[in-house]
This record gives sequence, structure tokens and C-alpha cells, in this order.
Amino acid sequence: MSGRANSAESGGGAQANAPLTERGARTREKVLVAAREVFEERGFPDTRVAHIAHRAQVAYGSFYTYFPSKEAVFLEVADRLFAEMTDRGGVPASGASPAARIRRSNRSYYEGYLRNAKMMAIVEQVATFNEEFQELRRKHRATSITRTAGAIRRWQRDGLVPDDLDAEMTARALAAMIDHSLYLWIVQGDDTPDTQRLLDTLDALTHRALGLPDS
Amino acid sequence: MSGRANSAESGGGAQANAPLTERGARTREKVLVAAREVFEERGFPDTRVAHIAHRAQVAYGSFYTYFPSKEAVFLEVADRLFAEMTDRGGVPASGASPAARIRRSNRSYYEGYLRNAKMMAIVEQVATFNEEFQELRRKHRATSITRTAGAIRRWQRDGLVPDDLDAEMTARALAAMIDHSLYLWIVQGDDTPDTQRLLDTLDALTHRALGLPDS
Amino acid sequence: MSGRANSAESGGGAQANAPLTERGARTREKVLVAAREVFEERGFPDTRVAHIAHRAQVAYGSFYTYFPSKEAVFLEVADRLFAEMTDRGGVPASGASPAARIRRSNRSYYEGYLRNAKMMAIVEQVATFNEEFQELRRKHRATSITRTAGAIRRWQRDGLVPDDLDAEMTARALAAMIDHSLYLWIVQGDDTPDTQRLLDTLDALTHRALGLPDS
Amino acid sequence: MSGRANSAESGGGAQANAPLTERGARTREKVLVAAREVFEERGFPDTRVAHIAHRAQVAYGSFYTYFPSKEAVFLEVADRLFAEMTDRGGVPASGASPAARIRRSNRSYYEGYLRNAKMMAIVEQVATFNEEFQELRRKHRATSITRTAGAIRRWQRDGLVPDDLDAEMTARALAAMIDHSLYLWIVQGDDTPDTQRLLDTLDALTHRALGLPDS
DNA sequence: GATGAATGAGACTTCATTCAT
DNA sequence: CATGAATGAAGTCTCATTCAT
Repeated sequence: MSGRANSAESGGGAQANAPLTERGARTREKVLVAAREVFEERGFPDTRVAHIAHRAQVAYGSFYTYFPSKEAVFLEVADRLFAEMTDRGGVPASGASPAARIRRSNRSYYEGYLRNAKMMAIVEQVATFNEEFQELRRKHRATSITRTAGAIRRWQRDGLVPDDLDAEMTARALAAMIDHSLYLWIVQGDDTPDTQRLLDTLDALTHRALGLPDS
Repeated sequence: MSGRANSAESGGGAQANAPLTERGARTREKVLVAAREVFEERGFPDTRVAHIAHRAQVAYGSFYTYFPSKEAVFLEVADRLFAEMTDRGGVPASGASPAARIRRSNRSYYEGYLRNAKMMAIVEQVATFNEEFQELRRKHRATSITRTAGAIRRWQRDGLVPDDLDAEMTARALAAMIDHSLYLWIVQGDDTPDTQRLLDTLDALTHRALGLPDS
Repeated sequence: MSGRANSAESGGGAQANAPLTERGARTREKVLVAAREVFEERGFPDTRVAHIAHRAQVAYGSFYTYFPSKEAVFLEVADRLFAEMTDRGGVPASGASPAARIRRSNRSYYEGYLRNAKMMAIVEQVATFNEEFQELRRKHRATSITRTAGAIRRWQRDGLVPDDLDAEMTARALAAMIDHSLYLWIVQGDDTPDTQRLLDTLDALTHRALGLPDS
Repeated sequence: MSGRANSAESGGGAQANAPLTERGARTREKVLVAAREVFEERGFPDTRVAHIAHRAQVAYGSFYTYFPSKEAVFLEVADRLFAEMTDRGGVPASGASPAARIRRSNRSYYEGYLRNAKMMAIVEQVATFNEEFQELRRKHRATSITRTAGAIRRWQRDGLVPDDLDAEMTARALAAMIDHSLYLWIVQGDDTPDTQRLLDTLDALTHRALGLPDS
């Protein structure tokens, strides 16, 4: 999961035409980077293959040398994004107090979201009409939720979190809260006067909702 | 249903070539209803004006007698939807305990969401690329959040909710949690085995997050 | 030709549905006036029947009660225009010197053109694509040219104008000069700093071209 | 033909998606030629992009590979036409007598007009409703008038033409006479029995109007 | 007669993808 | 493999005219 080597194959069904030459690989990369830029600037539906080719400084037709369709590049761009968002810097983070872990985990997610805000917007967009892509997202979400639910269950075993909470549903709901709050604020531009206040509130609500003792 | 007379004018900027005759009003309504149906079935981008006209059993051009564009009908369809979703059945709901109020309010929202699930999906979709529509939604959200924040502040004055919570941020975050949870579950079809468990969890989390005493 | 009574029938093929009632006649007139206004403002192709009806404050369908088509109103509007342009105020103008007659006649035409400048523009426009209307104009031009050619021939008989000039061709060419000069200046807005200079030049050129002795 | 290399760029604002390859250039030319043909046959408003594409034997969409709109091709077609009409075969024509120069210049213009009669009709047509095109024509006219006015002033200095004539107004009026006479005769099909008589009359009137001594 | 709703053929333009060079 | 030209189905919107009330 952290080896990024051929995330394309494993991750999202975006297959690569096995870039042969070194030069080919570089061109492919140029197109991929250009694609992300253009998607961020114009959104998926308003992105033209011509834009991507132009941005990547390759001929129109060359795009199709490396990707079979507009959707295909998008899937691969998104796949990289998911990998980056999911990947916490290898820190095991065990041993810390729940409060600290929540805070650390949330902050790390906020930062990733901020770093990739524009692309997250497009991801949301494509998720509203592309079934294949919905499936891809579902998988990523499931992975993340399973992990969070695991943590909650551990805390329940340790008596830190009340037993009557459904660990998985809770993980789901809290993830939804954080995801959507960030989305509305960063992407949809809801006027939130103060970033810190939003993030602090999210931390506090997570903490309380889990019934954790005041830190 | 409560003074919806000209919600089009007042509500969202979706104003219409007011049909002058009874007959015109009937046709317009037919188109509006057909539009919603088709939007629900195919999503916004895949809906053709031709589909709407056909469904409404009017000529292609008749669509344009009443709406200047696909966007315009959508705005009006959405406006009606928002009105329905926002409209709680006139029940004042004062006097009840916070726990009861939360539960009642949430359930009422769930039901509305379920009733309008398909359309909510399209609303989310259009919100990802149409600026005008984003603005419309922002307004509706603001209204709803202001109301919730008011309730929270009242509970804070009554000593039921801790003072250190930022009422508005909290209202925002909890609304995001509920909205997005329902969206992911109902619209995106996240496999949630059990409805009741999801709704109960949302109630419980809301309750706990607000620091309300166990009921 | 000067009795305006039923110029519609005689003039341009624009037939009237014999307005019966007094009130009908008044409505018809309203439409006709409105049509001219709108044609002047938007030109023929960009004029919609809806505009005319709206301007005349009659229902859309009522337009067709009085005129069978957009072209038909235009023909009738143009017919009135031609009548007005051709109609010199009943002044016989015989006996005056050629120089004086030319000057008087030109000035009278200039004034008419100025009064009707906008409509003259539309006339020119429609003449470029409507065969029926071209025919109508040809007739009017022929009448006017015949008259001018007659005057030239009389002057030739009187020894005032050289015999070697072809009277009809000359009449044609001079009319073209005056018409088109006014058109380019008034309608097409060629920047002519000074009206008087243009008109004086036209008079002088006409005078000299005819070989009339310096006045 | 005299440095027409990129008349499109220099001439009238009709600039093109410069085709990069030889093949592209050929196709573009095919479309341009086809466009002129169709415009001549049907006039501007009745010309469909489909007609042009069909005539050029390219796909519908290929038209848009080279021209952004019907207007754009027209502008370029017209630009070529103006260049051809303005371009006198490089003959300096100095030294000749005014009478000879006038005659030569007029004849050359007549011939050009005849060669391009159909297109001149369409030019006139478009000039009645397209502002951008009106501007283009104004410029061309101004160039031509300035040149003629210069000749007249020279003749005035040489005592061949009376000083009291306004050189520029005269140039304008005479150009209008010739242009419109040809237009009415060739394009509008005014029944002129004899070409030579018309042209001779135009020469004679020009000559006399300028007060030149009988040749 | 007056009204205004209904009609639907038709025009323009876009753009993902294919193909010739 | 690179290039960029070629394709053409598809979709939106217009508007003169007809028709039902």
C-alpha cells in the first residue's frame, strides 16, 4: 500500500501501456501532471483532452498513446491522490493517548486536504456521476473506516469509550463529519471566518462524541 | 405546502415566464414534474431537454416557452425540494427536552432525505460544477445552521451544553455529519447493513458531542 | 400616387384584410407603426414578430389577424416610406432655373432621407436578399429616373445641357451618386465632418456633370 | 497576388487557426474556396456551414478546425476580394492625362467588379447588418478615397480642376456614383440595355464633374 | 376577433476519438 | 512512436407560424 511503484495497476483499474523507453515514461509523467493541473483548474467535464495535451506540451494524438481516454487519466490521477491522502508518514502512533491520536490524525488529514483541496473538489465531482469511480472511492473509504473502527474497538476494550457505541457506524459518521466539513469550507467556500476554530471544533466534537474523558 | 405560492420568485432566483393562462400554468407544471423525474433517473448532465419534453408530453419547443434553459428548470426543481426539506410540519417543538428535540429533528430530516433521496443526489452533483447553484445552496445551509446554532446557544445559557463549544461551528459540523452520512449511505450506496443503527448512531453522537446529559 | 388611401393595395403587394371595424383599423395602424419602430431599431432579420406585437401592445396572435407574415408588414411599411420620399410637397417647380431646380430637388431629397434615415437603412438591407422587395424598389427607382431623365431631355432641347449626354444613364448615375453618398454618410456612418460640404459638393457635381453654365 | 502571403492577418482581422502542416493548408484553402462559391450562390444568411463543408468535401466538423464561425470565413473571403479589387496591376499610371487616367482607372474597376460581381453583392448584403464587417469596409473605402482625393488635389494644383471643389468630398461622391451604379446594374439587375453606354456615361460624368477640359 | 400557448424543423457548435502521414 | 488533421454524432436553442380556447 505504501510502495508507490505501480499503484496504477493495483489501485484503480487505470492501466498503463507499459511505458517502454525511458523517454516514454517521462512523457507519460508529463501528461499525468498536466492532467491534474487542468482538472484542478477547470473541473472534469470542462477539461478537454486538447487542454491536457497542450499543457503537457505534447501533440494532441500523443495523449492517446499513453491513456485510452479522458477517464483513464483521471482515474490514475485520483489514484495517486488517494495514496497521498491515505499515507501517513509511516508514524506508528501507538502508545499515544486517544485524544492525542485523534488530534494528530485529524491534523494530518486536514493538512492533506488543504494540500490537495482543488483535486478533492474534482474527486467529489466525478464521484457524482461516474460509477466506476464511485466504486474506487468506496474501497478507499472502507479501508480507512475499518482502521478507525479498529481503534475505537480497542479503546472500548480499554474502557475509554462506552460500549454502547457502534464502532463502525461511529467511524463512518465521524469521517463523514470531518470530510464534509472540510469540503464545504475549503471547496465550496462556505464563509468560515476562522480555520482554527473549525479544526478545534472538529477535534472537540470527535473527542466528546466518543465519550473520551476530558484531556 | 405552507405558503409555497411563489416560492420560485422568493426562493432561489429561479423565476419564470409566468404563464398567463390556466392552461399555461398546467403545462408549466407538467414540465416541472417531468424535469424532476428525468433528473432523478439520469442525473443532470445526462438529461436532455428532449427527454423532459417527451416525458411531459409536450413539443420540444414548449419546454422553452416556460424555461430558458435546462439550468433554469433545475434551479426551480431544486428550489421546491429545498422548501420541502426545510419545511417542518409547523410543529413548534419548544418545551421538549434537548434529547427529544434532536431526535425528532433528525428523524424528520432523515425522512425527508429518504423521500427525496434521488433528487438529493442530483443536487449534490450540480453543486459540484454550477456556481449559481452553489450560492443557492449556501443560502439554504446558512439558514438552517443559524437556526441550529440558536438552539445550541439557548442550551448553553441553560447550562445543558458546555460553554466552550463554538455554537456555530458545532452546528456546521453536526449538520455536515448528518448530511454526508445520509448522502454516502443513501445516494452513494455505501453498504450499511442496518438503517436503524446508522440513525441511532447519528443521534447518539450528536447527543454526546453536545455534552448533553445521558437521557 | 399621392392619394394615400389604399397605397397598400396598389404599391407593394402587401394586401390588407379589409379592416372592418373602426377599432380594427386603429389596431392595424398600431401594429404598422410598431413594426416600423422595431425594424428601425433592430433591422429586419433581428426583428421578431413578438417584438412588434409587444410594442403595439397587442397579443402575439393578433399580429396575424392583420398581416399574413413578417414580410408583409415590412412591405407595407416600406411602401409608405417610398410614398413619403417620392412625394414632393405638391410644388410644380416649373419655370425655375435648372440650377435652382436641382438644388431644390436635391435638398428636398436630403431632408426626406434624413427624416427616414433609419428606415432607409433597413430598406437597403432587405433589398439585398428579398427578390420581391427588389422588384418593388426597382419600380420606384424607375419612376423617379424617368422623371429626372425627362427634365434632362427638356434642358437638352433648350440647349442648356450638351446633347451628347445619355439622358437616362445620366439620371441613373446621378441618382446613384446622391443615394449612395447619403447612405454611406448617414446610415453607414462614414465620418463626414461637415454635412453642408457634402450636400454642396453633391449639388456642384450634379450641376457640373450636366454641363450647366455656372450659375 | 502582390504579397498576398498573409493578407488574412494584415487585412481585416480575419485571422485563422494557422494550419501547421501542408495538408492542413490545403484543406483550409479548399474550405475557403468552397465558402466563396456557396456565399455567391446563396447569399450569406442562406449559407449553411453544412453547405460549405459539403462543397469542400470535408466533414462538418472540419470546417471548425479552420474557422471559428461562418462570419470568420466570410471575413476572410471578403478580405481576399478587397485585395483583388484594390490591386491594380502594378501600373504606375503617372504621366497620362487626367482623362486617360480616369478612364483607365474606371475601366479597371469595372472589370474587377464584373469579375467579382456575385461576391460584391454579398459584401453589400453583409455590410447591412454586420458591424465588424462595416468597419472593415470603411477602412478599405477610406484608403481608396484618400488616393483619389490626392489625385484631384494634384490636378487642382496644376490648374486642371477648379479650386472650389472639395477634393475629398468629390472623391467620395464620385466613388459612390460609380460603386452604386455598378451595384444597381450588375447586382440588382436593373435593366440597363447597354453596358458601354453606362460605362461611357460614368466616364463622361466624372470628367465633366471635375471640370476637366473636353479631351 | 382576440389571445397566447404549442409546435418542431433546423442551425450552430463542440469534442472525444480515430486515422493518415 | 509522434503528430495533428479529420470525423460526425449529438445537443441546445430559436422563432415563424398555427391552433385551441
